This record gives sequence, C-alpha cells and structure tokens, in this order.
Amino acid sequence: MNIKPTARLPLVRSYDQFCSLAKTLDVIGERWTMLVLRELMLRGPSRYTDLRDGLPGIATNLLADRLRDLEQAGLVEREEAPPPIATTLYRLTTRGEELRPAIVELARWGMAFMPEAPEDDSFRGHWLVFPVELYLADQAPDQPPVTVQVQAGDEPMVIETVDGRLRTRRGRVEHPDLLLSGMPKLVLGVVTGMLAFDAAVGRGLHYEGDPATLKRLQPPSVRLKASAGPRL
Amino acid sequence: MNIKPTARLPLVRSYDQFCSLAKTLDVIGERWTMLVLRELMLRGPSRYTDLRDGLPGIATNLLADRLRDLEQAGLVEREEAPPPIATTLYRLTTRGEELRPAIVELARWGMAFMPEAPEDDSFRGHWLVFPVELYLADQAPDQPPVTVQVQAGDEPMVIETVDGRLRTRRGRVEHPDLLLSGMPKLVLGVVTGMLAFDAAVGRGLHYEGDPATLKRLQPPSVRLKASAGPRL
DNA sequence: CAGCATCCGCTTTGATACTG
DNA sequence: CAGTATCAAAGCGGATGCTG
Repeated sequence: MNIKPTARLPLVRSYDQFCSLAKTLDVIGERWTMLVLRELMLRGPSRYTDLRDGLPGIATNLLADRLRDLEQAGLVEREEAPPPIATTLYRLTTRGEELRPAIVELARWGMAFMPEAPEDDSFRGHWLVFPVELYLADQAPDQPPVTVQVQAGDEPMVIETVDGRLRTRRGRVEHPDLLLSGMPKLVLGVVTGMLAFDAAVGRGLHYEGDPATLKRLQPPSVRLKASAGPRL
Repeated sequence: MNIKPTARLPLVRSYDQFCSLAKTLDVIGERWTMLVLRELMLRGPSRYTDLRDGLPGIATNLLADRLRDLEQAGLVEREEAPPPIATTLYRLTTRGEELRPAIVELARWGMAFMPEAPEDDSFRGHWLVFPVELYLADQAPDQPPVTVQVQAGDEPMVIETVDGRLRTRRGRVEHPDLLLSGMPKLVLGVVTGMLAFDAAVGRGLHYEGDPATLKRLQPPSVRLKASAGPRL
C-alpha cells in the first residue's frame, strides 16, 4: 500500500491580526527562530552543522523545520556550494538582513540581564559580536589601528579597527595590542565597560598587553557605566 | 535544557545561553507575550477585559498567564484602582517601556506584509498608533494644528498635531480637517502613503474634508512610496 | 560525517466552561 | 469583570534512524 506521505503542510500558526507586529511574529515569532537569525547575522553564510553548534540546546529536527520555514518566508536562502566546500550553505536574504536593527534592539534590551546570568549558561565566542556593535566604536580613527584578541569560550575572536570602523571576527592575530581571556562574563564586562578592568582582573580575568587599548574603543558615556552601572 | 522554577509552580523555559538576545527571548519570547506588550504600549494602563478585547484570538487563561509572567519579570505592574474605577489596571513599568524601540522596529519590518494581509484579519482601531509613529510627523509645526478623524474598525481614532508632535488617541473630534472611513487596509494605506489617495477612494475609501491634510503629516520620502511602493 | 526525518513522552496552547 | 478549571490538540525536546 503506497500512500503518499502527506508533505508536511507549512501550516504556520498565524495571529490573524491586521497589525504589522503580529505579521512579524507570524514569521519569526516561534521558538528558536530569532536565534537562528542571530546565528546567520553573526556568522554569515553557515553550514547546517555550524548553525547547530551555535544553537546549543536546539533539537536537530527543529533546526531543520525553522530553516525550511525561514526559506519559505523568504528570509533565508540555501546555496549548494560547489567543491571544495561541497555542502549546503544557509544565508540571509536581503529581507532577512533587514531584520538586523530589530534584533539588535532586542539584544540591547537584554544586556541588562547579563550580569545576573547563571554561570553555567552555554557560550560561543561569536556571540560577542552584538555587544561589540552596541557598545564599542573607534574613538580615534586617526591613530594606528589596534587589535584585541579575545578568548572567552571555545572560539578565539579578534576585535580590530578597520578604516575607523570596528570588525569582530573569529580567529587569531599575531601580536594583539591587548589579549583578554577568562570567563565570558568577565570578558563581556570589560569589553562593554559594565565591569571595571581592575575588578575583572581581581575576579580572574587574564590579560596581556595594554589595557588602555579598550579606552580607544569605548565611548565616554560607556566608560561612565563601569563605575555606576550594575556589576557583572 | 534546564527548567527553572520561578515563584510558585509556573515554569519558565530558558534557552540557557549567555547571549543578551536569548535573555530577552527568555522573558518576552513566548507566544502572545509581545502582543500583550503592544496592547499596553498602545493603550496605556488597561483593564483585563480591554486587553482581551485588544488581543482577538487569545485564550483567557493565556492572557492571565502572560500577565503573571510579565509582572514577575518586572515589565508589568498591577494597580488596584480605587473607586470610581474600582478595578485592577495593568501598566508597563519603566523596564517594560524600554522595550518600545525594539517592538517598534519589529513592527516596522512587518509593515511590508500589510498590503497582502487577508481581508478577514481582525482589527482594532488603536493598532494604527504604531504606523502613525512610524510614517507620520508634522511637516509644518508653524501652521495651525490639524486633526484627522479615522474610522477603520470598531473604535474611532483621532490623529492630531500637538505642539509640533503627533498624537493618536481613541475618540472623536468635532470638526476634523479630514475624516477617513473604510476598510482598515485602505485607511492604513492612505495614512502611511503606501496607497495613493485616489486609488483608495476608487476602492471604497470614504472621506470628508481636505485630503491635503495628509500631506501636512507625511514626510516627502513617504509620499514617494505612494506611487512606487507595493499596492495595498 | 552532514543533513535531515521519524518516533515518543512531555509541555504548551486553544477553546470552552465555570466561578467569585 | 476578572479571572480559574478542564481537556484535547499542537508543539517541543531528546533519541534514534536513514541516506548520500
């Protein structure tokens, strides 16, 4: 008996409200969906396995479901990369990339929770990209470029000035002006300025090089928060 | 994935990721939660029944759950209003109000879906407040104030200039400079400039008064979209 | 191994009924 | 008016199976 297996209907649940927020949530409101978008925004075009690694806790079938839904909605497109990659890459479309301001605003609001986050939360180094976008900017574009090597979780990350702008990428650099390593909460704290450098060192942050490199990257208003804001 | 007990028995599912977006979604990522916040942002302090009316489709137990969770998270507080109101009011705390930029950005992104929304979507007049915030501004604050009476769904709404700023509120005004009434999609279309006024009239929009009143409120860049943008 | 699909126990949601 | 109670259905999380 050969009954056609009913192809999973894309029966996405809708709020059925004539409201643009409701329409947005119809598309990206399900569990895990915005975190999938985060991964694609932070990592760029990614393989399935890398996405799964960047989403600790997700069930693999859910990741497949979300990618299919996002593709159907036009936010994600798959690219069959030719050899030597020879794998499927998932990338944001223009429409998906247009969600970045909204996602960044949500991430900004959530920064207030970071100081009180449990110590056993999972962490990936590239999650530092949003905080860097939110809290850092090159304050002296005329000076020679600087690089900060960060080792917080699994992946080493580099924060570097490029043409007066900041770039955060995975990898290592030969002779960074400053190297930071330690628990994610300490590294995030000193990078954002929410935690004073001395206090972080006292709590176990390791560093090499010139701590003043951070001041080059932190706007004055941010540095103020190190003393007044919540303690990481 | 851990399940954390909050106060009594309600369990809040957490992503357990040291990422501020994940922390945000731990708090407001469940189904209906952001729409509850929308209602509180658009209507101000509200009674339970009014919230339920502004959230067509929500189950009453879910509304109660969400309000409890939001209160616990510190985004919403309840106020026992004394007579003559003699009821409990729900209102956003400062922390909850700080989510407005993020919610507005999500709503902005979703505007692109409005032209193709089903005709039988539910609608409430005060849902026009976000679009007005996003698309309109007083272009001639020196001129005498203007008022637009809008009748799109159940509740009549007024858009009025106040000290060079725009205010949208429920209610009626005596002699508006312009009165618009008709299907939500048509009214939204002409208000945002996504739909040319003549086209809207041709499709059933009713109006009284001076259509040029809208130009007073629409930035030039918005008016351009009326001819080039997608048709509502 | 990458990239899913399937199965199963559990949780959340949705619709309705009911109560102070 | 402002919720709680109940229960079926859908969604989720975890494990495992299949295919190139």
